[in-house]
Amino acid sequence: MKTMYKEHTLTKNQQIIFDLIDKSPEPMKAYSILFNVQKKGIKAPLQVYRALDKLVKMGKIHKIESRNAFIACQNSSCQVSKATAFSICEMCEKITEISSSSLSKYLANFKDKDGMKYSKYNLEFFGLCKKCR
Amino acid sequence: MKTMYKEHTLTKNQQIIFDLIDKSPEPMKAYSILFNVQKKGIKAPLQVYRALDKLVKMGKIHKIESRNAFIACQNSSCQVSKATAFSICEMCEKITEISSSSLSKYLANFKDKDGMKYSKYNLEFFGLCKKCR
DNA sequence: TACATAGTGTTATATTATAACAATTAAATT
DNA sequence: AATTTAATTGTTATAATATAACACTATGTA
Ligand SMILES: [Zn+2]
Ligand SMILES: [Zn+2]
Ligand SMILES: [Zn+2]
Ligand SMILES: [Zn+2]
Repeated sequence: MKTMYKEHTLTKNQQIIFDLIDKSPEPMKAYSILFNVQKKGIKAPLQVYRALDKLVKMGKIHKIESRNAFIACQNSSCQVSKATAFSICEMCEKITEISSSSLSKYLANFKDKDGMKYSKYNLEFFGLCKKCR
Repeated sequence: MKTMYKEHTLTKNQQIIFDLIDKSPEPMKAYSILFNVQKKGIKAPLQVYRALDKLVKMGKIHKIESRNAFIACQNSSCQVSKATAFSICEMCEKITEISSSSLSKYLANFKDKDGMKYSKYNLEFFGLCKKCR
């Protein structure tokens, strides 16, 4: 019989930081997060980075690697937290999570020349968004 | 009549830094590059970062965003310097540039839900390499 | 030559991220 | 409930990554 484990309930710091990122219209950087949560008692970078690490692992947020910024998952707690795709506007920096089953299928099934498959990936598309075209 | 512009000849600093990265068996980080070229007279981080910027723009090297590291283009001066794909071993950190025309075609033709196409992208696959499986 | 563009050298500083340690809280096992 | 195990927190210090600003030099173009 399988042991039951607790659901992923967020801890205090995790919840504070997730809420902030989740209601932000754009990805947030770690030190901007820090500045915004200082009034809630989170005073040190490490407290922020630790919460970010966990939230990323849970798939609640994703890191935009090319921007060192964090965005809440747009796919209602991404089942595919390990398989992320974003579009990034190079003009206004608008960043959107892409949710395309054909894309995720293609990438999950992609084999390199050694026949190797990868279930985990991060894809960042760059271009101009609708507004900026 | 079209004016002739000079070919992309590398400058002294660019050449020194490209040579170092090109002969490295693994991606190099900026400060490791700095350390290695100090005997050649390149003394400051900015000299390294400026050369890296230009080399990236030329497509001679690529940045592995999730690792903050730089690797020489494996595709004999990537025509597709704006469309890069890598596999990253999470055990030994072996990083390989993927050269797959079907992948690049698929991604270049991918349309998001607004019908938007992106000719520029960066894709990083994560998994275990042959050795580490 | 004159002008424009790109590259250099330098110092200082900004931004992003982790190490190390002690203490506390929450969860799982007995 | 008591034990013990794992996860989280708070804190200070420091490491690693990257850019600003300025004066100067080299190169390409007209
Ligand atoms: Zn997601
Ligand atoms: Zn835009
Ligand atoms: Zn390449
Ligand atoms: Zn490996």
